[in-house]
Amino acid sequence: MDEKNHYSISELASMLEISPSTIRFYEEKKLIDPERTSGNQRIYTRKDRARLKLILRGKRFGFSLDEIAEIIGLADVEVNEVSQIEKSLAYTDKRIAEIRARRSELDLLETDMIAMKDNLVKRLEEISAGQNEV
Amino acid sequence: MDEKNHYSISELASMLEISPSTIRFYEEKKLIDPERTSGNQRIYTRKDRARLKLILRGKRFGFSLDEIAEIIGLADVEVNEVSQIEKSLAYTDKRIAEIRARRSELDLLETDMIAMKDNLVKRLEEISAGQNEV
DNA sequence: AATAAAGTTAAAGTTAACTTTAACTATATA
DNA sequence: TATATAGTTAAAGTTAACTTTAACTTTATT
Repeated sequence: MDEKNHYSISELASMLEISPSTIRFYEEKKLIDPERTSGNQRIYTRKDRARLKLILRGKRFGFSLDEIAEIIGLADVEVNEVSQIEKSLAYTDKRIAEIRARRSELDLLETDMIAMKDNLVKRLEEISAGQNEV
Repeated sequence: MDEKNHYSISELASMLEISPSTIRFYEEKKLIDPERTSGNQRIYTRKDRARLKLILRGKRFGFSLDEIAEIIGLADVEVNEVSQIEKSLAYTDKRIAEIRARRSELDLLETDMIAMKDNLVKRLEEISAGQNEV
């Protein structure tokens, strides 16, 4: 039970290796909504930090901020309308399926990279073989 | 042994669900370099198509075109200098490690999405339970 | 209490990745 | 062979995702 529970914008920024203005930009885009101190400065909770990590993770997988906003929005649904929740549920299912598809794509990408590597290794071997023939 | 071996720009574009101008743009960025007909029109081989697929795949994983160019460049290295090949080899290893890191990130993303889903399911259950109490 | 460091907003600026446009050429079809 | 369809280049335009700037306020340090 160590670790802080609240962070200033620059603390959080350096933890996540992004700039404070990026964090403000995400707020402008409604991806986060931190509390404020009496003096109007932003305070971030662990939950805010988790959300930012999710945003950055989504980005690393090529999702746009708009898509990420949609995904995150699911956690925020205040609505208690069954139809709305069911709609969100269908959406999460679609996204989960997408993530699984990404995993097989990642396999393909890895295969391509390994093929490139093998190619380079082979080339090295050929060179040293040629060397011997001289 | 069916399937075509050569494609026009619009054929390839529709196969990959991108626009011809995107393909031309990638050429301008030196990511591909197709042959030309006598009348100067571009002809794409299966190899070109594979390369384009790799580009699109890289993009889906959040790589920039510059990074993709670097990765693709490895396949193009004409150089037979051992030191250069060794450098490229180190680079592929780094990228392969990165891909493996991405896989664990993908797991985290999936976990997050599943948590959201469970949350929605729970919410639905609460509503129908509440319903019964009325 | 003074001053430096960090935070605030609004607006303008930047860059990557395309897309559109315009003016022209090549190829396929009636 | 005419004409529609597809392709070509160069240049300008667009959008998402930030970054920078400027003028000001709050908080921390001496």
